[in-house]
Amino acid sequence: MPKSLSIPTLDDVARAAGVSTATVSRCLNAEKKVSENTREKVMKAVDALGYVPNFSARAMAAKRTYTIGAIIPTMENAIFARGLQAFQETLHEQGYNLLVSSSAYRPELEAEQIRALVARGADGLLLIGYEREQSVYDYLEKRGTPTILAWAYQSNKTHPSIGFDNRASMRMLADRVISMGHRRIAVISGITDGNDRAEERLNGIKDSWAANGFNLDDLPIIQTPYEIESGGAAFADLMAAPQKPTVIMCGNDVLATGAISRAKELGYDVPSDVSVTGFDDIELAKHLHPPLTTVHVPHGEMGRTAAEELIKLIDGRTTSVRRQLNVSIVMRGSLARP
Amino acid sequence: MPKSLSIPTLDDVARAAGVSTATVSRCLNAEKKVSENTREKVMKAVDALGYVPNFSARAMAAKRTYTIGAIIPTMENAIFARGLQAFQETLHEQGYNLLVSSSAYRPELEAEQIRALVARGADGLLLIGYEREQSVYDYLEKRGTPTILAWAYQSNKTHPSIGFDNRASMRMLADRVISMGHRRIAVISGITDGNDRAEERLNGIKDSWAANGFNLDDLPIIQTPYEIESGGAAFADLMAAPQKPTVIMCGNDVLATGAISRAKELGYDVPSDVSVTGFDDIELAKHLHPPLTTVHVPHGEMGRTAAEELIKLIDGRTTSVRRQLNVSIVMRGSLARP
DNA sequence: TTGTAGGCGTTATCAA
DNA sequence: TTGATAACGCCTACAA
Repeated sequence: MPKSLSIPTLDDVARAAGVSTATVSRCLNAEKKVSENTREKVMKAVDALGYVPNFSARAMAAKRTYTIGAIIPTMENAIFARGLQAFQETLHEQGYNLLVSSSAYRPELEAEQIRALVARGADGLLLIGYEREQSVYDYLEKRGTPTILAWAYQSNKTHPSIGFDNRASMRMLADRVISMGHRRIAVISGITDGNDRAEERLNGIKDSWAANGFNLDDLPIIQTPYEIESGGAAFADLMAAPQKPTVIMCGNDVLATGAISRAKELGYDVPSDVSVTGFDDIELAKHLHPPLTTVHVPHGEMGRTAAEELIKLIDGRTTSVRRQLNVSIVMRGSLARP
Repeated sequence: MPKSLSIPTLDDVARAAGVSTATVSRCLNAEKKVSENTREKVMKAVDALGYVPNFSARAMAAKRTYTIGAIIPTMENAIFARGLQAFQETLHEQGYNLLVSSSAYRPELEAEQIRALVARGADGLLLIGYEREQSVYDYLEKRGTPTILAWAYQSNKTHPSIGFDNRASMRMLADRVISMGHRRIAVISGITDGNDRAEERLNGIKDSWAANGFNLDDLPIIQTPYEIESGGAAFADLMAAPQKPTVIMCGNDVLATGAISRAKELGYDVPSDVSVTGFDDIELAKHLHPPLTTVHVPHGEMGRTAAEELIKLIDGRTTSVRRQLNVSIVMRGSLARP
């Protein structure tokens, strides 16, 4: 008789090993509850048949998937890569799998993907930032799916979250910029609509600007997508003003990359003609010319901590987490006195 | 009585709508086979309860998940981002979901993730390149999981694949470099072990070098991971040789980015002191200074086509695909005559 | 330590 | 057009 071409099931293994399906199941799951003798028989049958447990069946029976879902706004640039990497590694150590999808910064897509992940039985979820419809939070609550928010921390919000204060961080950088003597600042912000991190960062600059006694009307701001290209375009626009800025503060390093690149094309020297700052400290930042002054975010720590806390939440070992991480300003060549 | 806190099932919906579960199921799946009247009742019940079908149960019963798995070597840099984006968009249009995981360029991890994805009931798989253990292919074949390989095309391989000829493409670039008069070429390659794309690209350079009558012993080569940092380090090493190269050809744009960055730090002018080339044409490439001469890969087309063909494979509308896409050389400022 | 058997939430076949 | 009902593959009391 030819070897069966169909996919082996628990039943097949049980039959091959001459035991019941319950015993096979125990071998695969419960470490202890089976004798060394039968365990061997079973394991031999398992890899003779190349048996792999059917995930769906397991999920249905056990009501647990050891799967975590993460939805990030984009995979296009490196912003979330490092943090997610750490998140997934920590998860993996603890026996969890990670499912990632990207929402392309579109709230309705995010909502759809949340539903999909929950329907797939994700034991927990990682989402970026706070801003989403209340109905989404309600849904999650109703389903009882533990969720943790990352990449943002706002002291006035109560949802489990691990991140940093985008607003305060950017304000710190702006304070620094102003203290260096800059009085003509222009801003290239990400699109704030639907993106609380972008909005908070922008607010941070405004806070500083106002606190230093300047008029918000004198603060040119362009909002544009987080792409190199659009950062460059915004830079060109900003420098076309009659009163050129002495520094351009960007909402993240991707925009800053575009700004610096375009500066060179237009013949401006950074920082002697105009300074540029970023946010995130992606790997590329220190390799730009000049190297980029930016806000360093502890992505690895954030991802790791998020994983640990999410698992605690799932296991019921804790009911909530709110952790604020410290960022730091990295002074590099792209920022100088005016 | 308080609103039920448990998750609604097909049963709940059926009861609420006063029909059988079969009917509800039909409403949700088969477009036609239900009267307008009952369909309305059912749909009302569905969103009154906030019902979402349980994915695992559905997968078990239907033996189909409308899920595609993709395993890419890394999410750290933008190499695969654009292609994957197109892949996922096309999938989405056709009603499929995409599950992505990254193998960190580690074959054993890839194998593990393939098993996980298959166990999850993925209807099909996208993998990068050809090189993996035969046992992996055997496993896939045995399970009957349609799989398509992308980012590579070798005419002597028979597996369904959509990509480009890494070797011929790189050779084309090398021919061009040599025809411009370069006689001292050095290479920064990715790690070729376990990475056929990297190996093919390196071979492409060797092909050209040998075909032009030069000795392979006179071709300095450094293999290093695809990171900006290591590209920079390799550049420094190569330029420390007594006979400095007039051009450094890099295995991809990430390495080239590192090389150009380091060149500036070391005071070399690109291209007048040394030319640099890349491969992939990532977004950043044209924003480097000088802009990077590289091989443009049609990532979008590749992702889109891969999705279409994979679905055909799944539906049984075709049994195999082998498609070679054309690349082109993008001449930019980083390459000049010696 | 091991086996029996019920149930998890769907889909699909077959009657009605 | 609808409704029973049998799978689907696994886990887990409960019994032995």
